[in-house]
Amino acid sequence: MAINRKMEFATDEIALADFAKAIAHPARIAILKILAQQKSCICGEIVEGLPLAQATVSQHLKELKSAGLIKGSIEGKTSCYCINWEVFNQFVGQFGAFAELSKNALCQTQSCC
Amino acid sequence: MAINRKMEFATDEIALADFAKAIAHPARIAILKILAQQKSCICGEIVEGLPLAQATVSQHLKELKSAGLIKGSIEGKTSCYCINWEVFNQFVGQFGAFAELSKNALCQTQSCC
DNA sequence: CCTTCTTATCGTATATTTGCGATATAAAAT
DNA sequence: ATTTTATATCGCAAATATACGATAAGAAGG
Repeated sequence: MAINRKMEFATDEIALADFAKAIAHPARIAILKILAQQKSCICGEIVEGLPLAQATVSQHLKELKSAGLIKGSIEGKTSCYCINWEVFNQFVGQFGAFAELSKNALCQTQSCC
Repeated sequence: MAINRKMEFATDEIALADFAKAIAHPARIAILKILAQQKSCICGEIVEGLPLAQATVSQHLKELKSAGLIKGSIEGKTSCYCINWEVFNQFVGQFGAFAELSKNALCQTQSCC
């Protein structure tokens, strides 16, 4: 009876969780790292840098793309992917905003637990 | 044949992915938000603020705890949880370091895709 | 047109996560 | 000592995610 209760949470909580889920896999972290270091990138190079089959890498790329974290287009024989920094930085900012809340927290300075 | 290839990735990639996974659920984001705003917290109050059964919330708390993101102790009838800001901020910092890589990225300024 | 090369999608097996009722545990209250 | 109250754990069903081989789609080169 694992009913999906996801939609009963606040929109911003769902959004942040979705972002986290998009990067919650070492392969996707590795892909982002590769893309961050390159000017632009072809999928083939990504496949070679990972211990996964081409089909699996393509699937991970699809997930990153549907999360909005990367953008890409097919250019002839190869497709070009790069990080959508606008989206990426926006989400990183959400974590920063989260940490802002800590100023109200007593546990920050005192150890109450 | 979904063999787990997790261990074939770099240690820091696995660590960052694990952190992301720990917060990759709206319930856990909601829990962290509640804890961040309170001085300290009892699990009971958390359960009331979420659309989930007590057993499920307890499980989410356990996951956050095993990820090191929260710390807590049972104090008599209730147990007290609070965010482990040291760990939390360390992981937020890893995202910041990630964004640092963007300086080498051409896609940051030009749209090559 | 046919072959080659690159990436995407499909189908499917397995693994992991989620959710909850039932139950255990343990301190507090009576 | 028994009951109440709060939280944790167990066991299972359902949902999702992961991985890959097979195959499709489509451009490039012959």
